[in-house]
Amino acid sequence: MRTLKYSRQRESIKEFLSSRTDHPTAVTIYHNLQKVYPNISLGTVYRNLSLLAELGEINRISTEEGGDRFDAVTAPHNHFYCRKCHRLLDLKMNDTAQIMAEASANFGGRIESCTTLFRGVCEDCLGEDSSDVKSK
Amino acid sequence: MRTLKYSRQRESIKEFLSSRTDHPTAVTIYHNLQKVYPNISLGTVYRNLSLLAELGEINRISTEEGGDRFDAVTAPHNHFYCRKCHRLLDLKMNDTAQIMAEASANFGGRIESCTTLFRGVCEDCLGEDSSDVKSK
DNA sequence: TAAATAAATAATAATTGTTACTATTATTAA
DNA sequence: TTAATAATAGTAACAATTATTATTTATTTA
Repeated sequence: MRTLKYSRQRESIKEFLSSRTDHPTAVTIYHNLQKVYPNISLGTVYRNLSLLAELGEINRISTEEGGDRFDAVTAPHNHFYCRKCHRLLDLKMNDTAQIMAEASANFGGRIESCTTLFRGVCEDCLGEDSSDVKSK
Repeated sequence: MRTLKYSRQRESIKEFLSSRTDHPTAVTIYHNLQKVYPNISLGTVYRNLSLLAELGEINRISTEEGGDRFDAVTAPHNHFYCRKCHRLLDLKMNDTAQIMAEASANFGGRIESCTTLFRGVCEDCLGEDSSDVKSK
């Protein structure tokens, strides 16, 4: 069995993620850590992000465009993806704990976190009816 | 403004997706359409999948590994991603409609579909405690 | 119905996000 | 403090996706 050894880079990645409420990409994390470790490697960032995600210490969020995003595990949260402008917005819900409970009822595994991805057209894009593609 | 023109390839992609209950990748769709159009291009599949997703006729599902997956828009459904074995399992829930309603309450845009991604450790992996990585 | 227009295609090249490799450095256990 | 081994930086390789281009096909207009 492989045992973990301490690495200050890995600690910094965790620490950086905990300080952010958004969902940075690996490259964003890389750029920020370069301020502390000028010659840190992007591979190191990717390797540690995967490792931390596997350990359940952070979440990996796959988005519909661009690269994966990461955050420190906190509360379940929800996203709205607009199929027009491709933005990923946060979406507040009152009753998220209930979703977890509901899901656990029919499931043998351990549910640790959840993210609901809503899809559709955002408020801004509903306003403009100038679509770039028109279906007849 | 760009107007759509009919394409039999695009129709077939939609039709194929409607016939499946799983979530095929672009490459799977490509291989299946090759039976009908022996020299269809993978680029054509990707282009039409993106277009159909933009029109809201199909869903693009980003997974934590491998490529994106697609399905015809039907009912909301839910996935469980195991951080040990990396499988993407389907997860049945009784009360999905309520999630949509709850979310719409605080949101100005139009919600068309949703997928909840649960994360954790699946039943099989909970059984084995032989983790490949051990944290101290 | 035929010619003009413009979108869609197949084939291929290029790009992007991520992982694998290798020689060196850092951490830990004895 | 030395031996064992994990982690690193730097770089090459990889897979999924997108862009490019010349050609074909669908639609519009005469």
